[in-house]
Amino acid sequence: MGVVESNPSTGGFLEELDRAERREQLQAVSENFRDKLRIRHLIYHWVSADGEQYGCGTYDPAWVQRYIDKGYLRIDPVIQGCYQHFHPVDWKQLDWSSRAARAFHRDAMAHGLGNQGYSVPLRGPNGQFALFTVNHACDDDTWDDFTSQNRGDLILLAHYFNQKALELEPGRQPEPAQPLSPREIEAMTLLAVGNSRAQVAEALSISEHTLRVYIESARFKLGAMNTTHAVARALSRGLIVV
Amino acid sequence: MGVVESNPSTGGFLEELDRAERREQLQAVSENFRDKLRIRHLIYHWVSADGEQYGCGTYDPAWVQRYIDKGYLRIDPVIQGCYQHFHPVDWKQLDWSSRAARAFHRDAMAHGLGNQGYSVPLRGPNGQFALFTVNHACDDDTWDDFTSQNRGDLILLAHYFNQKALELEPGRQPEPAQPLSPREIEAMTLLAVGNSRAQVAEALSISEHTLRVYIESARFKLGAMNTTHAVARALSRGLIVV
DNA sequence: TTCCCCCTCCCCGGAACTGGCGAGGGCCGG
DNA sequence: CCGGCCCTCGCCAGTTCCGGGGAGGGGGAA
Repeated sequence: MGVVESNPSTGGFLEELDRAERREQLQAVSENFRDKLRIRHLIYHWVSADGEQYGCGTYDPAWVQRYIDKGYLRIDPVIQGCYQHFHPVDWKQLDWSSRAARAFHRDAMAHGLGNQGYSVPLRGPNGQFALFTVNHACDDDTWDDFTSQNRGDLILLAHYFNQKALELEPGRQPEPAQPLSPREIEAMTLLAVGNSRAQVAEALSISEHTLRVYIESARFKLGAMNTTHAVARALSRGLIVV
Repeated sequence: MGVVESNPSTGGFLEELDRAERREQLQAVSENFRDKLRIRHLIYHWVSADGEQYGCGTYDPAWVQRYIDKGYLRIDPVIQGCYQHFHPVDWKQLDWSSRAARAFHRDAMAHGLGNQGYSVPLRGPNGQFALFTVNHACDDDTWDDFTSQNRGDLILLAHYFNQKALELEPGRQPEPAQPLSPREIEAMTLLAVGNSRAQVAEALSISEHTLRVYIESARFKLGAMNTTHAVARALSRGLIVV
């Protein structure tokens, strides 16, 4: 419990101080677990392109900065791989064949990462997506033993970190996920799968003008600049599914 | 491993048979765990509005059918509550104040559910959302003891069920995602966050015509009908991150 | 009951997007 | 070394989308 738990919405000085303190605690926890598990690295971080980054772990800060600066988020095969899976992913299973991926891999090795990795995908409300990763340098068999023996603990550890992080960064979305109306959801979904406005209107058996009202309404609720933006937000917040 | 593991893409008779068999196994597993935990019910089910329902557990089939028929999916406070949380939710914490919710609660009690419940939200790729729930009839203190002692196991159990269910219903296997070029990724990302073509072109310091080539190329690679469709596909395949 | 949201329909002008045509240089793997 | 992919730029015409109005009926919540 924080010292200013009573009023989480002020965003004031004390709260910021408290948050910084709790961040440091979480950082210490990650180092602690790394040592207990006897691995080289242990990391938790959100996956999101916009500024609101958050992460903690034992990576070299220089590597973290480099990762951000060079936009490795868009190249890292771990991200893409985990995005398509529910269960944890061993880095060996991923596709490292592309040129950019190999260059990224070399760079990561050069910054102190081990050759073995195991990442747990985490998904939260509003389309939040995060990764919990353990990293080490060893041969394949040793690593496979480690991951299969600690799989359950790693999942629970991932949950622990994600929960702490969510508590730390409470209102990541200024708009508290205003729900879309059924019609709006239908409209956005049909747009997301490639229909034009005219097609959507026909599919919903409404006039194109009415459809436009839905799109505009959804765009407003989602704080989106245009239709593409609105569909992207609806998708990434889990409001629609394709 | 199933009897027709060798060819998962046929969708043929044998595979269907195998799947039915594995479903029954999972059903048996849920009854087994219910007895081990000494609780009244244990249930896993997807939450999705469209027809593709799936679930297994120990509820009375009559209650399940009633739940579907009466559209309780839309008023069940458990659904609403879990949608907004990452961590497991005790039913006591939920908002049962609306009239519809109270009627639902009475109906559930009448169909053999206990007064206590604890639900673990589960999120998978492509916006999949599922719940793993344990239910029992006892007083609050007993239930709180139970949940706090078994929290970790329940989370892992939830993961187990979700993973089995995902294996059972492979759904639409994402087509081998043809990779986008770095420039295409940048373009799609900037479009996804609300920039117009002109803005994207300026941000990338290229002419708008060049940008159009990227968009068209990405659209082609993704098999998309238009820009919105392309952005949606890139998002749901994890090729870009917003 | 009253208010608010949801659903439905309509006009218009300007801005943005789409499709099809063309061009050239650079870098990599076979 | 050649083919293929990536990056860059250009024009034109047609289609679609956007933003700003207005208007009415129905249903659920306070």
